[in-house]
Amino acid sequence: MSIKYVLLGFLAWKPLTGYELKKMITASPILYWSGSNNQIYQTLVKLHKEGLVTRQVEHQDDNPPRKIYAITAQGQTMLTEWVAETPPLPDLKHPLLIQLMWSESLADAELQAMLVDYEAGLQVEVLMLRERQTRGEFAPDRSAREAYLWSAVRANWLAFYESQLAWVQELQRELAVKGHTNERVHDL
Amino acid sequence: MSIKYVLLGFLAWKPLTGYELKKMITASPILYWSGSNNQIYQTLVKLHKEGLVTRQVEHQDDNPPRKIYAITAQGQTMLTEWVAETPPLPDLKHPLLIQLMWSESLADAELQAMLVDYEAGLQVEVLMLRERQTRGEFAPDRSAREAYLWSAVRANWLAFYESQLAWVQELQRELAVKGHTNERVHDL
DNA sequence: GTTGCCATGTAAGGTGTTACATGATTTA
DNA sequence: TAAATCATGTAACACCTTACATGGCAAC
Repeated sequence: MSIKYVLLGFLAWKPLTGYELKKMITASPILYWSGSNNQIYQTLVKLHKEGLVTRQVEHQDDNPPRKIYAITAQGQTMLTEWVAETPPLPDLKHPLLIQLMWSESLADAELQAMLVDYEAGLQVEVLMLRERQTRGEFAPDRSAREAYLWSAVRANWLAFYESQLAWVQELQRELAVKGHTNERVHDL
Repeated sequence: MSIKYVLLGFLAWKPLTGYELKKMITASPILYWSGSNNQIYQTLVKLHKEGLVTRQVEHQDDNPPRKIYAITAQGQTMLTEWVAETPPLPDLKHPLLIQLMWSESLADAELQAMLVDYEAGLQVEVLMLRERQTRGEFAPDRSAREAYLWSAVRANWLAFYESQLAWVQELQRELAVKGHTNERVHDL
């Protein structure tokens, strides 16, 4: 899946500029792109060429002209086809797990230190997400169903990080208590 | 993080050929690369140039010569430095969530159909992972700690997919029962 | 007076993907 | 006879990232 459909999704909600789209994409952790200028402005040009969006230029005295994009009927059709597709399964990249798999050459204390740091990072993330959850955040809110879906999606996201946090904490306890230790008998 | 360290990790366990590395990486869902030839053979060449691995060519009559790679002391040092680093947080790409966010233009029945298909795919994945869990699968098993870590990592992975499955099931129930419906009042 | 916001864009590079290519041997 | 396994490698490209570039205005 590429960023193209996300842009169409936003524009199906309401007309927006590249800059506004960029801010929204960057702000949401679920929309997993960096939201770089390159990506967004270029994709908008492409969508425009393909006739999936219209562009309306609004001149300004101080700033560069705003280019307001809106979805076309054709674009709406593509979007609807896309959301009806069965999406691929979630794709999880979890560097911690890979490091743990190959951490044999670490002393117990080094491994513990790494896990402590990692846990701290997760804590921060979870707090940020929880705060967002309570502050509500922007949502199109065009129907009861849409509002429900957005809240369910956010809950899914938060639950993932919370479960990861619980897992690292449990891991640390097990490593400390159960004596799964390692004395580094290695060459290094 | 790049694939480089995973190759070092395997080679720190025991000497292997590119082909063997490729098979192992492809087989593991946690090692999230496709394991394409390009990536692996090229990376091995680079690691060899950097002096992190040694290469031993073994001629064969029928097949191309096997190139057996082994880690060097320098490579072991790099690997150890890497595993001691605090890894970035997991990076989750979840197309379903994005589609749900923009599914306003779908009729309730279409959305249900999509979710049913998606759930079926998840079911298959969970069954496969559970089977692997019971069959044990390969693991270096150089110490009690390593064995424990590998089982914990696998459990983390499985738990993720199981929780996703529970979530989609709950979502479907909520959509059906609570009357979060949508009659498509849209242009299309 | 430096940082940040608005608003657009370009350039270069990294990382990974799919597909192509060879060729012998084994399995269904 | 078609496909899979062993074992290596190349080519083209999709997608995304970081950094660079401009320039006026507002806020602290």
